[in-house]
Amino acid sequence: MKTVNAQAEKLKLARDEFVAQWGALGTQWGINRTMAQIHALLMTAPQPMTTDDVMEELEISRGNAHTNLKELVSWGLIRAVVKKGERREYFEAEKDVWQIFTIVARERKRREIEPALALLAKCAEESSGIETPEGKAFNNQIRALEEFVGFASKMSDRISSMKYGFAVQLASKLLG
Amino acid sequence: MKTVNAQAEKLKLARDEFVAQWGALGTQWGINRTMAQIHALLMTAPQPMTTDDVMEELEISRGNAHTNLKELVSWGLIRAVVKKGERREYFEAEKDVWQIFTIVARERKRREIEPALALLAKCAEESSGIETPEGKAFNNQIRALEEFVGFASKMSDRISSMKYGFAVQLASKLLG
DNA sequence: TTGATTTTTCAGAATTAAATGAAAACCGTG
DNA sequence: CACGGTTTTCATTTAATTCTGAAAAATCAA
Repeated sequence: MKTVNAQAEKLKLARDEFVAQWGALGTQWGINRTMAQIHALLMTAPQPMTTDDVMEELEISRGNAHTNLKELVSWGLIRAVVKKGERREYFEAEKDVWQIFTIVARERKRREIEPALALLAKCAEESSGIETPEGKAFNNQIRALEEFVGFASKMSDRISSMKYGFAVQLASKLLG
Repeated sequence: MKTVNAQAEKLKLARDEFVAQWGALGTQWGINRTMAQIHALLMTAPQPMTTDDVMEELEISRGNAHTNLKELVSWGLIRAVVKKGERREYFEAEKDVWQIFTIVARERKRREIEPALALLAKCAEESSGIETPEGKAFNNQIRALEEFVGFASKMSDRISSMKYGFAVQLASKLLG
C-alpha cells in the first residue's frame, strides 16, 4: 500500500509539472496559458473531467474554465461527453498525436497563413499597375512572398490531410 | 510628372497598408506588432533605413525602434550596414523568401519545439518507473507526444537546411 | 410551472506585455 | 580628452490581455 501511495504521489508531481509547464509553453505558441493547461490536464486525464474538476485542479474561476473549455472544443482538441444519468458535461481530450497535430496545423493555417495570403494578394493587386522602379520592386517582393505563402498553405493542407502512416513513410524518406 | 506623383502616392498607400496589416498579423504569429511592422517596412524598402527613418515612418519612440531593430538583427531577418563616410547604422532586410522562411522556422523551433521536447523528456523520465495503471497511461501519452515532437523537430531541421530548389522539387512531388 | 442545477455572459479587476522618453554610455574626431 | 552625434538602457507609463465572480440565462426533472 505504501508503495502504491508513493507512486501515486510521484505521478501527481510529474503530471502537475507537465500541466504547469505546458501552460507556460502555450504562451510562446500564442495560445493562452489556461487553455494550454486545460489541454495538458485533459490529455493526461484517465477519465473525462467536469468544469468543476478543472476549476479545482487548476485553481481558476468558473468563467475562465468555461471559456477555455469551450475554446478547446471549438478547436476540436477536446470534446464534451455525456455520462448517462448525469446532467453536467464531462470533457475528454483527443489523445492521438497525429490528430492533435493536424488540428493545430489547420487552426494555425486558418489564423496565420490565410490572412497573410489575403493581405499579400490585396497588396499585389493594388500595386500591380505602378510603373515606377520602386513600384515594380515592391510588387515583385510582395508577389514573391505571396507565392511562397501560397505554397506553404498548400503544403500544410496536403500534410494535414494525410493518413499518419503515409506521413511517416514520407518523412522517413526525408530523414533516412 | 502628374502620373509619376499619382503612382508614387498609390505605392505609398499600398506599402503603408502592407506594413500596418503585417504588424497586426505579427501579433497572431507571436511576434510583437512593432517588430513585424519594422520587418515589413524594411522588406519593402528600396534603400537601407536608419533608426530615425523607422521612428518617423512608424511614429514610434527611439527605444521601441531600437529594441525591435536589434531583435530583428538577432533573428537574422535584418542586418546593419555601414555607409562609408556615415557614422550611424543603416538596416536592410533579408529579402529572399526561402531565407526568411528558414530563419523563422529555426527560431520557432528553438523557442517552441525545443523547450517542449525538454519538458516531455523530463516528464517521461520522471514517470518511467511508476507501475500503477494511471502511471503507465501517463507515461505512454507523454512518450507518444515526445516521439512526435522529436520527429517534427528533425523534419524542421531537414527542411530548413535544404536548398530552395530541392525543397521545391520535394514539394512538387507532394503537390503534384 | 416551479425549483434546482448547470452553463453562459460580461463588467470590472488583475496581470502581463509593450512603448515611451530621458538619462547614461559609447564612439569617433579634432 | 572633450565634444557632438549616436546607441543603449531602463524606470515609468500605457495598452492589451486574461481572469474573476456574480448575475442572468438555459436546461431539465418533478
